[in-house]
Formats: sequence, structure tokens, C-alpha cells
Amino acid sequence: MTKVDVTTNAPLRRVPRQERGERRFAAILDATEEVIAAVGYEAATTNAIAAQAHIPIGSLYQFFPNKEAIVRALSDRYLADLRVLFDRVFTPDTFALPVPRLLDGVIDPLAAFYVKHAGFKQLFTTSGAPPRALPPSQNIDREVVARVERMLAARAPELDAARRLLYATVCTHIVEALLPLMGQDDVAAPEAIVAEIKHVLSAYMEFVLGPAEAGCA
Amino acid sequence: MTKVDVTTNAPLRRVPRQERGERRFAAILDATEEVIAAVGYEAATTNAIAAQAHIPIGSLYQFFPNKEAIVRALSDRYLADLRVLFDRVFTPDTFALPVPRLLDGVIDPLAAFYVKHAGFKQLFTTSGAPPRALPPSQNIDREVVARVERMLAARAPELDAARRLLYATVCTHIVEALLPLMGQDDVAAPEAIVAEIKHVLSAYMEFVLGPAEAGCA
Amino acid sequence: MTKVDVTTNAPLRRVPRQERGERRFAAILDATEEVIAAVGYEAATTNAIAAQAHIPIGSLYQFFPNKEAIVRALSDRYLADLRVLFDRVFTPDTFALPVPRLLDGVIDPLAAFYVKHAGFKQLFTTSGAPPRALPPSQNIDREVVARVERMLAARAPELDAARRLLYATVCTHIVEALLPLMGQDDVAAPEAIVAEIKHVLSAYMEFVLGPAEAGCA
Amino acid sequence: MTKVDVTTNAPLRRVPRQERGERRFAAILDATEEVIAAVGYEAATTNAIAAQAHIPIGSLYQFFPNKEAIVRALSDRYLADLRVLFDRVFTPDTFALPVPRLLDGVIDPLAAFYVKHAGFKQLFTTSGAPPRALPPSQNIDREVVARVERMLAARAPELDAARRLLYATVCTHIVEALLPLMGQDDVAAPEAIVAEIKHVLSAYMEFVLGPAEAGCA
DNA sequence: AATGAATGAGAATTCATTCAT
DNA sequence: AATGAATGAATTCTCATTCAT
Repeated sequence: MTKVDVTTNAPLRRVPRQERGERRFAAILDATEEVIAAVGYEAATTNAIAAQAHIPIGSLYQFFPNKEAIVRALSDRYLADLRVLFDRVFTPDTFALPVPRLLDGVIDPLAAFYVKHAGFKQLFTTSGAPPRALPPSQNIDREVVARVERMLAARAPELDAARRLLYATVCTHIVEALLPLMGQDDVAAPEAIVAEIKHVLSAYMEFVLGPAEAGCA
Repeated sequence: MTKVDVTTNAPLRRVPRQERGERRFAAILDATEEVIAAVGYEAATTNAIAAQAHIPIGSLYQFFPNKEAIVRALSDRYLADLRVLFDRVFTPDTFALPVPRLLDGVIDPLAAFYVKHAGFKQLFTTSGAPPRALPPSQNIDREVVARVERMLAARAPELDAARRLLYATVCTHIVEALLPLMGQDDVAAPEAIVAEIKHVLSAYMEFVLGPAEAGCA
Repeated sequence: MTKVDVTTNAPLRRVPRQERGERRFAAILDATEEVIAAVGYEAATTNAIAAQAHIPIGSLYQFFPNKEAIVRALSDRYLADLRVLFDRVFTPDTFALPVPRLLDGVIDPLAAFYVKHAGFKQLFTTSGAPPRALPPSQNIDREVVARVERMLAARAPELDAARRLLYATVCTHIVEALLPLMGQDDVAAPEAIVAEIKHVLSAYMEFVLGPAEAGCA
Repeated sequence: MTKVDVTTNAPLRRVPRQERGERRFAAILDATEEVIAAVGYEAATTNAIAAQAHIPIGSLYQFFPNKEAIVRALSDRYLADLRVLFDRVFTPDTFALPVPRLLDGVIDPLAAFYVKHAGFKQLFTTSGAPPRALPPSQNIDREVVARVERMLAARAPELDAARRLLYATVCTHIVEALLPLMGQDDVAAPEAIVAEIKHVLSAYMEFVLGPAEAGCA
């Protein structure tokens, strides 16, 4: 809550080259994930993160200029992981699959990723999140949206860019909104949630691509 | 010899009866709405709320025992407004309408409400919100889900309770997730967003209720 | 905690003449007694006192300029009550009684008074009480000391004033210190405490007055 | 994957190991002693304590989680000091001494301790203290009572536990109540007070132990 | 005179960030 | 480079007292 220092705005202070630096860097992000998952972004203190990472607070600030940068870095790591995931899932081959198969290929690993990474849900959200506090999530959304756009471009070349963006954004937000239901077992079992996400997207894709192309027949 | 009261845990400290009190009470909620919309729940300070409402901080605490109570009261006001809205929209008559007409009747006023109330999006969200911080929003979701459940019960009596809950929850979360897109004009015009919400729900309803009942033909 | 107003330092703002005023005045002191007994002097808020007295806070401040004055008035009332008690107990006749009888006559009604008035113990104490906060108790002590001095003067005229003051003060503080034990039932039953107070004073009086005069034989 | 720690309720936040920390820790307790002696427990603000200790408020809270803990620590320090004092004074040898000698050995160092430690009187008191506010003092009383009990057990083995507790408590409260008189020089010189404490206890012991055992002859 | 809503200084406590060692 | 004690602005909430009605 102290005044923000304007001189240090680089996202990262030091790019870790040594092996120990690498390990510490990752440890900080792991710790951030856990702390954020446990108490939320605002309540996550840098001291708690450092403690969780078993490193001194001073060292933490040798890697990151401030709290926001830490979260941004975590966000970036999620992004990188997601890219790998998508690179495996969104190939020219999969683009040609019938929609239900495509959805299986995308949603299942995404749900697994979501479940595995406790802090992900806190960051993979645009909805009602504090607008000033953490802008980083945007990136993740954007990346996902971009991938979906590319998929749509492959399957429906006649779609203009504006509609592609709209459809892709809608799909992404739907997934974002429904994945958290997996945690609330008063609604349904996780598998049922995953199935329902596919149902929604499948139905929506049928509308977007037309019945034939959607391959439901 | 009456017992000395030490425990004052009521949600409200003073129920405003005079006209001025009434106005102040509303002013506090209006201010809360604006501040929360601007900086989010956690970063919204009680002093900022008081300043925004043009009242001294002490007066604020004459109405509310603590910050959480303020937000809960705002949440309750949203809830009351929403109930009025739903009572007008969800009648036995509208239940019988074809799905697209029903969606027009529900989504349009909801979108208008959403646009009008800046703080609504911060509270109408379960997604990735901080787990410890603010429970109050839950109510709003619950209320909406309950209404949708009732609608489903009317249209598809053969549906068991579990599926009804699941479907209603999914619909609610979809709307929650897509309404915020109205604010991001880099994606699409607000009307296009509203239209798309209806498309998604329409398609999903067709899946849920079956093509005939969905009335798309 | 607001700045102290220097213009209003009269102990009482209005001497109540009307009947209702009398009643309210007493009600405030009764309420003060209860609140102080329940939460202590510092934690006793003027609003709590007014509420307990069933009068508006504004009216309370029509009688008393500030919180301290209220407590002082309560202290004065105790003092007046004690004077009545002592006037009945300390007569030329009782002065002549053997010490044990004299002690019965004094300590028993004092203990009864102590038990009856919940707030008394908070005020009848010099020991470790907050020195700045409430000076009022002094008066009570002083009064008691003065009575005991007079008694000593009657029984041991040869005692010089300084020793009289010392002995009387010691006796008073002993009683002050032991009366609170009546409330702690982990030590002994109230009657046992009262008996022990008499034992201590009796033994001390024998030392002070000499065995013969103390009348233990 | 270690659990995130949220509960930190230890009495101390950081046990000072470095010499400087040690000094600061002591400085805080010294400051607390002075502030409490000046204004009492309730009116003693943490900021005043920090100022008195010439340290920033944040540093104070690095050692102690809250105000109560500070006072408890001070109380503990008194307790530790008192234990040393008693260990020196209450030995099998002293237990065998005639009462007046025993009292010299106990009361003199206790009075010196009392005079030296300004805040002691605020904490070494059960009397009429605020019931909710500060429990910590209890310990000190208890410790003293326990020591006196042990002494009584040694001198009068035939005494049952209940009476031992009663007598010891009475003695302790008498000393507690009379030591503060040393500060009020309108009553008597400090030495005279100390002498009078011994007189009272001596007389009481004669009653408790019987004339022979009390060793007054 | 009576009322009770209004006021704001002040209290306890936190935590992002720095910097002396 | 590494450490972790140090810092103090900022936050939430209280309550004695006033004063407009």
C-alpha cells in the first residue's frame, strides 16, 4: 500500500540464469499459486508468498519489482503451459474433426489443467474481477480467444473477422464461467460439468457453423 | 437491572425512518456501487465510500456495522430489484412463450439492469472471486438460478431436480459470464453481445428441452 | 476522545429540581453502575449508559458535562450512602464496644453494601486503577479514612495525628483489597472472606491499640 | 504443496535473537511500563508505547501481535523477576526464621521492586480492575499466592489446603493494597508504609499460626 | 427543554517495499 | 548477491460530544 516507485517498472528485475535462480523463480510462482488459491489475490501477501516458497522476502524482490509482477509472471507461466496444451490440441488434423470430438480434445485437457492448478481460476477470469488490481488475466483470455479464432477460421473461412472474434470470445467466456462449477459439488459432479460445457459449446457451434458443418448428424 | 447489551451483530445498525436517513442510506449504497465498480471490492475503502457519498465516515458507521454489511446491503438491493424484474418477466404466461420470445423478455431487461448498475458485475459473480472475502454475492446467483429452475420445471416437468439445478446453474453462469462483454467494446457492440447471449441460451435450450419444445421451428 | 471543552467544567450542568429530573438523574447513575460493573470504566460508553437508563443521549448531557462527571456523581452517591451507613454504625456507643463487636458493626453492613452495588468495587479502589482516568474514588477512600480516624481518636486519644492517619489508611486499604475476594468463589465463600477481613483487622487493631484496649481478652 | 499458514496466534511474533532485537524488545517493555504507569492500561496506546520506545509502530508489531500481548509480556517479565526474587527469599532456611525476620526478607525486596518498576502496580492487582480488559495480571498474583502457600505449608503442615489458599490470598492482597501507599506521601514516608505492612502481616500471622509459632515472643 | 443523528479525531493493526548488513 | 528487520502510510472502526430540529 506504499507509494509506487516509478523507477522500477520493468516486469522482471533479473532474468534468472543460474540454476538456483531458476528453481527459486519457479518456487515463487508455485507459492503464489498456492497462496492465491487459498486466500485470493488481494489477501495474498508478499511475505506469505515468500514464506510459502521458503525464500527470504528480500530475495523475492530481487526477482520481481512488486506484487503485481509476481502475479503477472504466474499468469505468463499459465499462458506458456496453455500454449503447449493448445499446440498439442489444435492441429490441422483436429480442426477437421467433428465438433464433439474436437471439444473432447480441447475441453478435457483444459479441465484437467484447471483442476491441477489451484490458482488458475483466480487468474483465468475477466468477469467481475477487480479492474484496477490485476489486469494480467487478459493475456490468458486473449491467447485462448486467438486459438479459437484460428480454429473458426479454418472451419468457417467465410466468417468475417468481427464475427470470428465475437464467437471465439463467447466460447472462451463460457468455458471460463463453467469450469469453476467443478469445484462446487453441490451442483454436479465434475464430469457432469465437463459434459455440460461440451453440450453448451456443441449447441452453440451448431448455431455458429450450421448443422451440417457442426457434424452432429 | 436490565442486562447490559454488549452484542450488536445486526446487519444494520439503524434502520432509517426519516426521509433524510433514507436518502443517506441510499446514497451510501450508490456510493458503494460506484467505488466498487471503479476499484473492486477489496480495494474499496470505507473512507472512499463515505467521501463518494458526501457523508462523514462516522455517519456511514451509524448505518452499517462494517464494510461487509455495506456490500451485503448493496447486494440485497440488487436482489430486491432483480426480484421485481423477474416477477414481471417470469409469469405463467411467459413460461408458455416460445424460447426466443422468453429469452427476449428475460435477457433484455437483465442487460439493461446490468448496464445501469455499475457495481452489479462485481457482485453478480461466483467465478474466480476471492474465496474468503465476500460471500454475499452468492444470494444473487442463487435467486436467479432458482427462478430459472422454476421456469424449467414449468416447461419440462419430466426433468429431475438434479438436472434442473444443473441446467439452471449453467444458464445463469453463461449469462453472468457474457454480460461483462458489453463493457468491452473491442469485442462487439452491446446489442450484438445481447443477441449472442440469446443465441447461446437458445441453442442450449434446444438441447435441454428438445427441438420441438424449444420452439425454434 | 474529542478535545475537552474548557468552557464547561462544572461538575453538574443542571441541578434537577423537577420530579422527572430527579428520577432521570438517579436512572443515569443506576445505569452507570450497571454498565461499569459489566464492562469497566473505560469500556463504559456514554451511549450505553444512556441506553441502559432509557433516556436519550442528549438528555444525559443535559445533566452531566462529560463522562467523568457521571462517574464522579455516582461516586458521590456512594459516598452519601456510605455516610448514612457510617452514621448509623460509628456512634459514641459503638466506639466503646470491644473491637470484635465494633468490626461486626462496621464490616457486615459494608460488605452488604459492596455486594449490593455492582459498580462500587470499580470505584472504591485506589490500587492499580488508571491514574489519569478516574480520580473520583479518592473521595470515597478519604471519607472512610476520616471515619476510621475519628474512631481511633476516640479509642486512643494519645495517638498523634500522623499515626492515626496512617493506621486508618491501612485499615481502609485492607478492607478495600479484601472485599473483592467475595466475588471470586475459587478462594472462599463470601462469609469466610468477611470473617477473614475481621481477623486481619482484629489482629492489626490489637497491635495498634494494645492487647488490653483491643478487647480480645 | 505445503499448507498455507493463515493462523498466527502466538503470543510473540518474533523471538529476538540478535542483540539489537533483544534491546528493542526490552525497550518496548520498558516503554510499556512507563506509559502504563502514566495513563493506565486502557489509555495506553500502542503508538504512545512505540513513541516512548523510540521505534516505529511497525517495528512494535513485528515483536507483538497486539496490545494485549505486549502487556502480557511485561507481566511475564515481572513474573520472571519476581521468581528470582522469591527464589532468593523463600528458601528452606528462611522458612524456619521467626516471622518478623521472614517478613523483612520478603517485604523489603518486594517494596524495592515495586518502587523500581513503575508499571508494576498496574499489573499486580486484581482488586477492582476492569473485568473484561486485562486478564494477564492474574498470573502475578497467582505466583505470589503460590509461594506464600508453600511457605505456610512448611510452617503449618496441619493447615488444610483451603485455609492455606485463603490465608495466602489474604496476605497477598494486603501487600498489593498497601504497597501503593508508598507513592502517596501525604500518608506516610515509604519506610513507614513498609513497616506497617510488616505489622499487619505479623499480626495476622500470629492469628494464623498461633502466638508461639509466629515467633513474636 | 428534549431529542438523537451527526461528527471526526484517534485507536489498533497490516503489509508492500526498502536497505543496512 | 542475499537476507530479513525495519518502516509508516493506509485501513477499519469507535465513541465522546454537539447542535439542528
